[in-house]
Amino acid sequence: MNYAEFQKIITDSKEDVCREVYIENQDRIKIKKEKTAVKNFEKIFDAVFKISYSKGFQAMSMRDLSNEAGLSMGALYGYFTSKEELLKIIQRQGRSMIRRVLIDFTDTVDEPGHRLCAAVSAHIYLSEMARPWFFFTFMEARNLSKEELEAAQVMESYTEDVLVNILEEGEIQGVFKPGNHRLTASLIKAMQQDWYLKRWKYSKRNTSVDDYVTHVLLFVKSFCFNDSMN
Amino acid sequence: MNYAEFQKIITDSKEDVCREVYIENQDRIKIKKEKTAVKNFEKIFDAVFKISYSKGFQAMSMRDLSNEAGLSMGALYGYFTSKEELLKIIQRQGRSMIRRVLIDFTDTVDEPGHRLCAAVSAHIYLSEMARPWFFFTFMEARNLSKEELEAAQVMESYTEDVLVNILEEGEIQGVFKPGNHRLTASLIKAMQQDWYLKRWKYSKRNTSVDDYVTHVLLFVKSFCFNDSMN
DNA sequence: GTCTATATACGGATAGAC
DNA sequence: GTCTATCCGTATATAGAC
Repeated sequence: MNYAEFQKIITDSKEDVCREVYIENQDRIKIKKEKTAVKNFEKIFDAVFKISYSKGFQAMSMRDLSNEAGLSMGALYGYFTSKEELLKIIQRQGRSMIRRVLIDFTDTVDEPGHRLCAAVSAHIYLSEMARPWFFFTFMEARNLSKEELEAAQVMESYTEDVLVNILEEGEIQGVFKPGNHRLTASLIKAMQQDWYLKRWKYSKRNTSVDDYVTHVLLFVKSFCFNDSMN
Repeated sequence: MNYAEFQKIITDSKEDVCREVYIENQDRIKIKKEKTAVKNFEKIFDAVFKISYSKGFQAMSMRDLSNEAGLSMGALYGYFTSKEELLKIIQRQGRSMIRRVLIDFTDTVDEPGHRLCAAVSAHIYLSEMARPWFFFTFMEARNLSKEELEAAQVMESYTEDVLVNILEEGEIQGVFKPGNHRLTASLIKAMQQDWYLKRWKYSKRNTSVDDYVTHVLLFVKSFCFNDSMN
C-alpha cells in the first residue's frame, strides 16, 4: 500500500473530527449552533497547531490565538473554559482518531512478514495525515496533566507492543530472527517518529512519505527477517 | 569500545565547561571572582536543565530558577543579562563541548565498517554523557534565535554528513551495499536520538547505554554491510 | 556578591455592550 | 455569538541596601 491508497481508506475529514469534539463537549460549550461551532473549532485547532509549531503551546498567548483564529478573546472562551482545557480537548480528539484508524488496520493480514510491514507503514502514513497533531503531542507532552500524560504513554506502549507481538509470533513461525524484540520495536518506533519530528529536513530534500516508508521497510526487513527469507 | 572506556577518554568535567563559559562571557558577567562564578554557573545550569526537563525553558520562571539554584533573582542577573542570553550561553557551551569531543573521535579509524560503528557509538555515548544538554537542545530548538537555530542545524547536518561520507566510501570499497545513503544516515540519527529523547522508557526497562549501542549497531550492520561480509 | 523590594509589561480570564 | 474593555496575577528585569 502507498500513501494515496491509505488516504482513500481513511475518510476522516477535519470537519468530522471537529463535529465529534463539539458533540463530546456540548455541555461545556456556550455556542449552540452546531454549524458555527464546528466551523470555528476548525479555525481554532488550525491556529493552535500553527502557532504551537513555531513557539510551543505555553508560549502561545490567547491573544496570539485570537489573532490567528480570527476570533476575539471573549469569543474563544465560548469554545472552552481555559487554555488547559483546550489542550485536553486536542489530546482527546487526536487519540480517539488514532485509535479508530489503527483498529481499522490491525488483523487485516496474518503472515508476520506482511503484518510487520503493514504495521510499520500504517503508522507512518497516519502520522503524515495528522502530522500537526503528532508533532504537537510529542512536543507538548510535558505540559499535559498527569492523566493525559498517562493516556499518551499508554498509546506509546500499545503501538510498541503491537510490534513486539508481531516479531515474537514471526520468530515462532521461523520468519524472523530471534533477538531482543522489545529493543527492536523501540528502534522501529524511533524511525517512525523521525518522519514527523524532522519535517523541515525531509521537506527540504523532497523526500516523499512513500520514499521514507520504503526505506524504513528495507531497513527493518534486513534486520528482522531470517537470512533464508531474504 | 564501551561506555566506561569512552568516559575515560573524555575528561571534560562540568567544572571545566563552566570555567570556559565564564572566560568567554567575562565582559558581560558582573561577578569578578572566577571561583565564585564557576561554582554558581554549575548550580545555575543544573537547575535550568532540571526545571526545563519537566516544564520547558519558557515555562521556567526566573523565580523557579532562583529557588532551584539557591540564588536570588538579583544575583542571577549578575551571571547573564537576560533569560534569552542564558539560553544562548547554554547553547554555545554545549556545541563547543560536542565539537571538541567529536573531533577527538574522527579519523582514528580507517576501515569503513569500523568507522561506521565508531561514529554511531561515539555519538550515543556522547549524548549519554551530556544527556541533559541534548534533551534540552532538542526540545528548546523552537525558542532559539535565528542564528542559534542555524548553528544547531549545521551541527545536525554535519553529523549526518559524517555518516553519509562513511557509507559512500564503504560502498566504493565494496564493504557496504549501495543505496540511498542520505536516508540511511537520517534513520541512524533517528535511532541515536531516541536514546536521549526517551530516557524514561529505557530507564524503566533497565536498558543500559551499552545494550542500546550494541543493538543499534546490529541493526545498522545488517542493513549496510554487503551480505558477503556478514 | 547577594539580597529584598519594586517598576513595568504581559499573561489568562471575565463582564457587559451590541 | 461576538466584541471591547478591564481585572488581577505573575513575568522579567532592575535599583539600592547590606
